[in-house]
This record gives sequence, C-alpha cells and structure tokens, in this order.
Amino acid sequence: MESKRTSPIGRPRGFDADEALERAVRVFWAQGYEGASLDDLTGAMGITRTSMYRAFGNKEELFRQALQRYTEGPASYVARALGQPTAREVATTFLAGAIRSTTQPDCPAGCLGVQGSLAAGESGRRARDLLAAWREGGTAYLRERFQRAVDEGDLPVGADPGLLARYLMTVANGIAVQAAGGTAADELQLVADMALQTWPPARS
Amino acid sequence: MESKRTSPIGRPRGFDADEALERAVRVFWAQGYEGASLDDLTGAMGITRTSMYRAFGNKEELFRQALQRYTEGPASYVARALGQPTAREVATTFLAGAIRSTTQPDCPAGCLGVQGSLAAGESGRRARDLLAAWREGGTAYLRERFQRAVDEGDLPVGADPGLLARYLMTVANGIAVQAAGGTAADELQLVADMALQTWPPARS
DNA sequence: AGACTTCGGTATCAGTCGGTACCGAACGCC
DNA sequence: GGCGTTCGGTACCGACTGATACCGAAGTCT
Repeated sequence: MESKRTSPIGRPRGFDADEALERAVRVFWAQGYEGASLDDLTGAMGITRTSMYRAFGNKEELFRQALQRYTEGPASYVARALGQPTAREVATTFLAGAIRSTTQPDCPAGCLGVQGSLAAGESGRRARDLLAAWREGGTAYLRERFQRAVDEGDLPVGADPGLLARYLMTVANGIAVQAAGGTAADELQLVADMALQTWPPARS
Repeated sequence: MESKRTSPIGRPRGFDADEALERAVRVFWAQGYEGASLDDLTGAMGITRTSMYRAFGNKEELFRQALQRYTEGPASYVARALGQPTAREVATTFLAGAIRSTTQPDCPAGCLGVQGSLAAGESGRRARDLLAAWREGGTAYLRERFQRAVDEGDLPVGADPGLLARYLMTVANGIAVQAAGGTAADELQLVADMALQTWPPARS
C-alpha cells in the first residue's frame, strides 16, 4: 500500500512555504512576537493573510514554526557545540556561535529566543512561555552534555553540570542583549574569553 | 521676587502622581512597552486616560518617567554598587543587586531595562532605543568607575576598564533574562560567584 | 469532460490600539 | 461671589489588530 502521492490533490500553492517561513523568522527576530503585525509578516513573506492562515494556521502557530526554523538555522550552533569532543570545546563553541549568530550583518541583531518575547501582554503570553521553555531546553541540553563530561572524566568530579550549563546560558543570553543593543562581535568575543577563564580544567 | 506658589492654581489633581507612576512601572516591567496597553496602565494606576495624558503627556513620556523611577527605585543598586570602595566590591555588589532586583518576590521577574523593549515594531522603536541607551549608560558608569580604580591602583595597570564593564553588564543582563524565565535567586547567585572568579586581583 | 479539492484575492468582521474633543465639577485668586 | 484655570469623566476618533466568509481560479483524480 503506497499512500504517498506524487503531488497533493487540489490547486498547488503558489509560493515557497520554506522561504516564506524564513522571511517570517526575520520579522519575528527583529520585531518580536507582539511587535510583528500580520501585515508586517505577510508583507515580508510576499503572501496574503489568507495564504498565511491556510499554510501556517495562525500567528502563534507561525511563530512556533518560525522558532523551530530558527533553531535549525541561525541557532544550529547549539547542536554543533553539543557535539564537540570536550566540555571546554562545547563551551567555547557555544559562546562563539552565540556571538556569531547575534551579530550576523545580514540578520537582525540579537537572539530570537530572547527578544522574541521576554515580557508581553495577554496576547503574547503563550509566545513568551514558549521561548522561556526553549531557553530552558537549551540549558538542559548543556547540563546533560556536561554531566556526560563528568562521567567520562572530561570534567573534574566536583564540577556541577547544572551550574556550568546555567552559567553558559546566562553569558550567552547576556551576549544576546548586548548584541541587540549594538555591541560589536569582537568586543563580545573578549567578554566570552573572559567568561571562559573560570572554566574548570580538563582532568588529565 | 517669589514665584513659588503654595499650591498651583486650578483644581488640584485627585490622585498621587508618584504612586500612579510606581504602578505604571510595574505594568511596563511585567508586560513591556508595547505589551502594556493604555487600559492596562490606567487600570493599574487607578486613573482615567484623560488624567494620565494630562499628568504624563503620552504613553512614551510615561514610559520615560517610569524608567527614571525604576532607575531610582528597583535599579538603585547600580548607583550603590558604583559607590563601593574597591573595584571588586563594585562588581560583587552590582551582580548581587541585579539578582535581588530581578527576583524580588513582590515585583515582576527580570529587568525593566532589558525586557521593557528589546525588539519592537515601529511604535516601540523609540522605547527600544531609549532602553539600549539606558543600558549603555550603565556600562559607561561602570567603565568610568573601573578606570578610576586603575588610576587609584585598585586594579592592575593592565586591566581593561571597558572590558570589565562590558563583562559585568553582560552577565547582569544574562541574569535578567534568566530571572525573567523563572530561575531562582540562589541559583543565579552561584552563577554570579562563578562569573566573579575571573575578576582581576587587587594590587597589594 | 466533469467532479472534487485546494489556493489566493477581496472584502469584511468585531475588537482594540493610542489619542482627544468636549463639558461639568472643583479649586485658588481677586 | 465671580472669574480663571485645571481636573476628571464620557464619548468618540481613525487606524490598526488578528482572523474569516466568500468566491472565482487552478489544479488532480476518475
């Protein structure tokens, strides 16, 4: 039984949903969830409100999918960092990726996961909570990675994986705020270097 | 020539403008500039739109005054930190104050200067820029203080006051984001302690 | 060819946004 | 008391918010 169709029935959509989503990411990134109106979004996506609602459901769902897209794109440095062989390399790669992503010249400054919705009115509460969970998820990934590092003997037995993860995420979020305010990448790299000076030494 | 009046002419206002402003601070703090509607604000302030406009000008001006009030109130820890006798005490007091202020149980979590408006649509752009300048001003104060510390011999001659200031502000802003996400004060204090381990030693 | 399904555009919805005109009420000054 | 001024409340403004109903167009399937 092959249920896969060569093409879905009915009129095919006349735009590239992937590219439209990517445009939406930029708008949410630059203006936040509440600050991005449907006109802003559909204008940048190059489609009408009707097409957006049919393809993505509603504004909140569009934001959800935009966040996922952001995770796989601009924020893919997180997964890349987690894959580094040592805890120290995880940390340095993570912060370097955060700096690079938040100061990319052809992208909005800052981090969608931070400035997308930190404080919000009633209408943006769901988006705010979604982002808080997203950030907390990142912290959890780091914690698990550092726990593994302790287990593997890559970090001292006394090291606290939860604290190291929280510390890194705190610095990264601070970097995102700085970047949103216009601080340059090279200056942020000096900050990251300083933050990494306290990193526990690898066990020999 | 005494131009001072015992009381201004005309009908006196029937509410405490200071207390109303303090209520407005809470709303902006919790919901951000764009997320706080006039109904939210005036409802919390206990006054009508008309009274608000007469007393404060408009929403943007109200936000300006709320930010100033916030600076003198919840964010007064900055000035207190700057007055500490040594650079190290400035740093520890600054971060401790940031943690305390962003996790106060009877106040919104986080920092108004960060979550008030990080990313915004057209209507909130002025507020966003105002807050960016506010944060940059805090960094400048720290830099001047650390420059003085270098001059006074309190910090090593090789220390970079600008980097130290940026570093501290980055960690503090990161703490604010963590606090907005619900991270507890004691956990943030551990992060601050770790961040301060790299602090340059005082010259003996 | 004709049935069926989806797409995209227009036009519109009720609700909310920030901001104001208007007016009677309440006060200080003379 | 009368005048001038400010206050506070109602009622309203045009613009915009997110979200839909409707309908012809454009496809696939039998």
